[in-house]
This record gives sequence, structure tokens and C-alpha cells, in this order.
Amino acid sequence: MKLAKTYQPDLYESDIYALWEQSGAFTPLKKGAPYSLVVPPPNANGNLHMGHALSFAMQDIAARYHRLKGERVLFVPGADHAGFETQVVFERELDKQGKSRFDYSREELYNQIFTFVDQNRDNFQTQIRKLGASVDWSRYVFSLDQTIVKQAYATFQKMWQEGLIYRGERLVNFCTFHGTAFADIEVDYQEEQGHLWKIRYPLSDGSAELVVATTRPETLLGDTAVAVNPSDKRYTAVVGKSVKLPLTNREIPVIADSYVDTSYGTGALKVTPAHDQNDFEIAARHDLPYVSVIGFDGKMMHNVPEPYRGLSVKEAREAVLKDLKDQGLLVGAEELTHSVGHCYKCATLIEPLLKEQWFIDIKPLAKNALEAIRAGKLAFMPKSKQAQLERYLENIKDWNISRQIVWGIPIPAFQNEEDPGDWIYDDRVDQEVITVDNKHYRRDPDVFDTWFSSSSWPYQTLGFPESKDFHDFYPLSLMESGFDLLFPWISRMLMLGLYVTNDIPFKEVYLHGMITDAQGRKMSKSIGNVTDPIELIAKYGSDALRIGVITGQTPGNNQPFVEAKVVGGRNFINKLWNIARFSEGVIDSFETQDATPATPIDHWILQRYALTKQSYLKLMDSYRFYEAYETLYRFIWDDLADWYLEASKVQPNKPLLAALLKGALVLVHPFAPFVSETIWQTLNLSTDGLLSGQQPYELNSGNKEQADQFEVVKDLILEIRSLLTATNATKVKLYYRNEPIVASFATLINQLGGTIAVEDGEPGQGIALSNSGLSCWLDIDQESVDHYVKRLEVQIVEKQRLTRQLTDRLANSKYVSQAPKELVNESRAQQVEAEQTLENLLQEKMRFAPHD
RNA sequence: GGGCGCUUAGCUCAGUUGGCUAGAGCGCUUGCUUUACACGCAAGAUGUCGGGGGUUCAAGUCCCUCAGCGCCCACCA
Repeated sequence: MKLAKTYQPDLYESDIYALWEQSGAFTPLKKGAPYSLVVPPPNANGNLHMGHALSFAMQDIAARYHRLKGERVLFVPGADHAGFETQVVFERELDKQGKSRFDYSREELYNQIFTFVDQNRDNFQTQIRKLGASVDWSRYVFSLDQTIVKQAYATFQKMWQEGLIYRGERLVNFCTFHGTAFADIEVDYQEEQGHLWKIRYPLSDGSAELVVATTRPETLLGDTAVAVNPSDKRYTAVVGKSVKLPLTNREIPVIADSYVDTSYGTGALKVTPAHDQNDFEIAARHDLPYVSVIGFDGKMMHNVPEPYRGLSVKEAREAVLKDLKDQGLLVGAEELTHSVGHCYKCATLIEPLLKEQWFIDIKPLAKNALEAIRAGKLAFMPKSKQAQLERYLENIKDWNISRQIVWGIPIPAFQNEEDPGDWIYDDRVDQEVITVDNKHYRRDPDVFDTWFSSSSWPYQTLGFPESKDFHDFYPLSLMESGFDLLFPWISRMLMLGLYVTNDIPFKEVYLHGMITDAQGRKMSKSIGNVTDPIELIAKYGSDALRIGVITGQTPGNNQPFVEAKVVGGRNFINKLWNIARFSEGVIDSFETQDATPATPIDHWILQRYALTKQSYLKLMDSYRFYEAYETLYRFIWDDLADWYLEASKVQPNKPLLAALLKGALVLVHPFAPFVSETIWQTLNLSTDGLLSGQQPYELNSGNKEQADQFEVVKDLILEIRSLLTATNATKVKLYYRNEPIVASFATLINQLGGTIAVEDGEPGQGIALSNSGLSCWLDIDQESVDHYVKRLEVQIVEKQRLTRQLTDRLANSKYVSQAPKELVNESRAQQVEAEQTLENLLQEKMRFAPHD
């Protein structure tokens, strides 16, 4: 025996992976239809989590399946520098050493993080290998590789030249703890209890007062107007006048703007352009000044009245409220629930602060993306995500791409030291100051939002613009990712892809849901419900994890992770191994391709193989991997193992068994790459080596009539087993009369049915069988008959129900006239059969219990 | 305030354009040292497909409605 008694994944997996890698099996073939996908690059610094396990599983199944179809598959691995994410992790490390980012220069910090990330490289790549991802490592890309950086610069320059990049002082979402701005979609909004305070603003002429409502009283120090709705009769008289801003010496105008909701609060809105997005927009419409009162450190700035200077926002709020109250300007407060933005890493309140940043004028790009989607150039799975993306693109806002961190791609822009309005594009970012036309320009200290560079991933990784890969494999066939990346990544890849390459970046988008814990909660370190895929691999094997994670997988739906699914996968792997072990013991040579069916069971299994393969191919082509797996599972376990292998113990067709084993291994390979390959290699199933170079076997598809004969035998065996169990009878003989099929399968029936003999005999020596329609009976002793009668009664009730159902259906004239003819005929046949069976059951019951 | 998804066996979930007596894994019951497998074999039990209404010869599947859960978006000061 070459195959060991049990399959121990850890003994084989790393060797098998190394073999694949060395043999070049992951490199695209020279011919065949192209099929391409790139890995959504995981954070180079981190460990892979269950989401990655799922994502890699889906992608690798697709990649291996398309290889099996003889296609030229390109599967590109990569890693992302994940700017902010990684810097946060690194700063935590610094914190442990009692240091902070402020202890280092920008370059020192960058280099330290680079080393930090680089040290994780082996760990990171090993994990991907453990998952069995059949990626082409020779094409591995890191998002800070020079080619990627250059491409980011090229894109930025192109946008710069075409006027799509602008530098603007806008409100940005600023985390005062991390000291950086975020894009709108990165802000984490949460419902919170708060107060709506009402504050008196006296008119300058003393004639009256306005009461404004606010959740942020401290920002009144930066108010530059009070706004009311132009149609609000209550305030018509005061529009155009001015009010005295409390706690300050300033006077600010009362303006009319239709943004103001007359029914909210008091209908009078304090306008703080530098600290509120809506107020910012109102100010733009009315040409109001912007007064910043909160600094980037989260403290009140020096332009506020002395008592408040340097206070934190929270302290300032308390102080302002106290002073207002003391001056009788605080009218009241009511409770309210409102949604407040937080930093998604540290939960610090996000302050909208005025800052100069680089923005992309995104609307023209979004328009092109929308056109491509609406023209049906991309297929979304699930389909519902397409509409969601369209709505997002319709309402998209300009994209702030500046980040105030060091870990990222420096923005290639320089500012004239003499003239702050003079910015130039230049990619000499390794220099802090450059001289152009005798003028000194200083480098923008910011880096790009990571999503800016990673949104070029589909073409960057292929070596755009001139490489052969780009020519051969772009657009990508598939983009597989979590649906949480639909807006931050998928949408931007689509927009940038169209902008830079003039073509869509991918043809199909498959979006998986989130893997949650068994209770449906998000996996998080703080709850402590995180499952580590690498640990699961150590426990059950990589194939088992893969199967476990795709069990029940459907696009767009979250999946609670339950370990039992992995156990199910492990059990199946064990089944495969043992099918192979059995085959090894029976088969003399695996070399023959002669799979000629000899008996009805041969025809039957070949039919099952053909049907399975047909449905498998169809399901795989439409990314319904779990259903394809299930179909295959049923064939391998139920048909091949439970029936064909058992039958092979009586009368083996060795060449056919060999062919079926190979056929099953090829089909199962995308789902269980390691075990299928291990078996293939160990048994030396082909000379051309790797299974990934194989294609699904075309076997004789069997003869239906012959196959149906075996179905009859199968039914007979099932009935025998069932009766023997029901009666608890032992040492029972099966008799038959004038049934050549039973005669020819006598040995098989005897063995699989669990009788002691199958003989030609006189009727009436025991219990007659009813299901198979054969004239057979079991020689069962009288004591067992009571059990049998009970069972008959259950069956009679069931058959009566079925007969009634079918009779009703056929009595319905509309059904007979309107339903498809085949269906009606089928119902008739079923009715006849059911009635016959019922009749047999009733007669049988009469024989044994005539009194009832 | 909009939009979307989910609700099917004890648990976790499949179930394509409506059509065999609604399925799987794990769990459960009973019996098995059947020489590939106890990570197994065999025989079983468990569902008014969230409630109600409608369309249809036929509804888990389509439509309406109600309820519960979850997610996303949004400028409620």
C-alpha cells in the first residue's frame, strides 16, 4: 500500500504546495482562453483572517477550475501597505516601548515601518501558501513597489494636467488623536444620546432676540451668521439685521437660506462654516467668513476669548454652557439622539476641520463608471449590489486623497515657498526642497490615501501600460471581494480603471458577505470571538477549511462561521482518501483508459458520473461553487463509495473503477486541492504530473436501460435492509420466482442487502416485497411479524396520502389541460405506481393481520 | 428619512427562469469489530418553508400586507 492508513494533512500539504510551485503549475499556460484574477491585497503587516480564508477559497476554486478547463489562468498575489492601518499598528508597538511617532523624523519613521512590515513578509506569504492559493508568485506585487508608485504618480499627473485634481480648503474629517484626515466613507457614525441646547442671540439693535438650537455650543465661538428659512414668517423682519454673538464682541448677520428647516429646533440655525459641513456650504453661498476655533490638536485656538483658549472641546463646551447660563442666555436643553462621527480606529470624535487638501473632481469619473455599468459591461453577483453601486456613484462627492501620515506614497506636489498658491507637480519626492526656475518649492508632507493607489490594482499588477500581461489579461475576468469594499475599492477601481486604461478593469464582480461568529456577530478582538484560519488548518487541514468556509456560501450574504462545517469537510476528505485506498487495493494498474461498462451497475455509475459532471460544470461556470460541491459530494459519497465500491467487492470492473477515481479526483480538485493531489502523486495516476494540468474526464456515459436495471436492484436492496431492520430479523433468506435480474445479481443482493442467501423458491414463505415490483419475499420468522405489520401500517398511511394527492391533482381538469403534457403523464404513471404499491401493501397486511 | 437583505429540521444554511412525496452538514435515536473509512456502515425521527391575503392547474419560489432581525446610505443643526 502506498497510501497511508489515514490522511494527515500536515504531512503532505507543504510538500505538495512546494511541488506545485516548483513545477511552474501556477504560471499561465501558453495557450487557451485567458482567465485572470488578482488577489485583493491583504494588509502586508497583518495575519490572514477568516474573511481572507473565504476570499482566497473562492478565488482559488475559480482559478483551479478554469485551469482544469484548459484555460490560461493568471492569478496574481499581492500585499497592500495599508497606510493608516499599518501606521496605527506600528504606533501601538512604539507605545509599548514608551515612544511615539513624534520622537522620529518622517524618514526615520517611514524606514522603521518599512522594516516592521518587511519582517512580516515570510509570515504573510506562508499563510497564503497554507491556504493553498495557486497564485503565480513570480508576479507578486507589493503596493509600495516602484512600479506601483510610478503608476500612482502617472495617474495623479494625468489628473493634474486634465484639471481633475484641485487643492482646496475644505472641511475634512479629522481625527485629532491620529492627526490625520479621512475620506467621508471612512468615518464611523454611531447613534448617540446628546442635548439640543437653545441659546439666545440678542439683536444688535436690542429690538429682539433670536434663539438658536445647537448640539455643539462651543462652536458658537466660530459662528459667522445665523440663518433662517426665507419663507419663515417668524423671522422675516430680522433677516438682514445683525445679532450680537454671545461670549464674544462680534456681530454677525442674520441671513436667509432655504437649507434651514423651519420645523427643526427653533428654526434659527447658527452658522459655523469652519466646523460643520452644511454651514460650510451655506457660507459659500452667502460669502461668509470661515472662522476656525478648534485646532488640529483638538483644542480651542488662540483666536477665541481668553478663558477658552487651549481648552479641549469637551472642556470648552462646559465652560461655554456655564457662561451662557450665568449670563441668562441659555434658554434650555432637550435630549436627543443623533449620529456622531468617530475615528474607526480609536473612536475619537471626528472633528470637521478646515484644511487644505488635494481633492479629485470625481463626478466625471463617476459618470463614466455609471455608463459602463448601465451598458451592462460588468456582471455583479449578487445582482442587487449593482443598483447599490449606481446609487453611490450618482451621489458621490469629491475625494480627499491627502493623508497626514508618513506610511504611504508621498504626494508628488511641491509648494512655492514664496507664493503659497503656486503648486507644481514633481515626482522628486525624496527631496524636501527642489528648485525650479530659480524658485524654491517645498514638498507636500502628506501621502496619498491608500485607496488611491490600490484602486489602480487591476492594471498596475499586470504591468500597465506596455506589458504582455496587460495585453493578454486585462480586463480581469473576476474581481472577488467582500461587499464591504464595494464603495471604498470596487467603485474606485472601476472609475480609475476606465479613466486610465479606457476600459473596465474586470468583467465579473463576486461579492461575498462577512464571516461572523456563530451568533452572527462581527468577529473582533475585543469580543474575543475571532477564529484563526491558520489554527483551523493545523487542526483539520487546508482542504477541510476550504470546504468548511464555502459550505452554504452565497454571494452578498453574511456567513456565521461554525466549526462543524470544517468537520464536515474533514470527514469528506477522509472519505476521498479511503475511496482511493480501497481502489489501490483492488486495481492492478491505473494506466489503462479502458472504461468499458460491462454490467448494469457500470452503466448506472457512468450515468451518474455524466449527470454529475454536467451539472457540476454548469454550476461552476456560474460561480455557484457550494452547489457544485454538494452535487459532487453526493456523487462521490453516495453513488461511488456507498454503491459502486460496495458492488466492486463482488464483481469489480477494475479499469472502470480506476477511471472513475481519476474522474472524481479531477472534479474535486478545486475544492480539495491538497488531498486530491496527494492521492494523484502517491498513486502515480498520470505521467504528465500535476493534477492541475488535467482536464475533466470524458467517460462513456452509460446506457440508460441498463442503468435502470440496476435502479431496480438498488430499490430491492433498500427494501430488504429496511425490512430487516424493522423486523429485527436475522439469518433471513430472500426467495424469488421468475426474476432473472435477481438471479443475475444474487450475490450482490445478498451481500448488500444483508441476507444469508438469495434463492429461487416457492412463493408464500414469508413477507412479500412491494416496492421494487419484483416477486420476491423474505423468509422471516413469525415473531418478527408484529414489527412488520406496524411498519406496513405506516407505509399504507403514507401511500394513501400520496395516492389521494395524485388523484386530486389529476381530477383537476385545469391541471390536465394546462400543465405540460410530460408532467401530467408523469403524474399518471406515479398514480398507477402508487396505487399498485398501496394495493400490494394492503394485501400484505391482510395476509399477516386479517382481523384488523 | 431613504434603500437593501434575512426569517426553511435542534443548530448553521442550500433550494436558477413557479412543476417529482422540500434538501445538506453537524446534532439526535436504534443496530453494526461487513478485511477503504467509527472522520465509518445501515435503518430512522424531526419542517403548518415568520403571520395573513392574492395571482396560478400548481407558490418555499411571483405580488400585496403585517411582524421580527440585520446591514447600508443620508446635510435631523
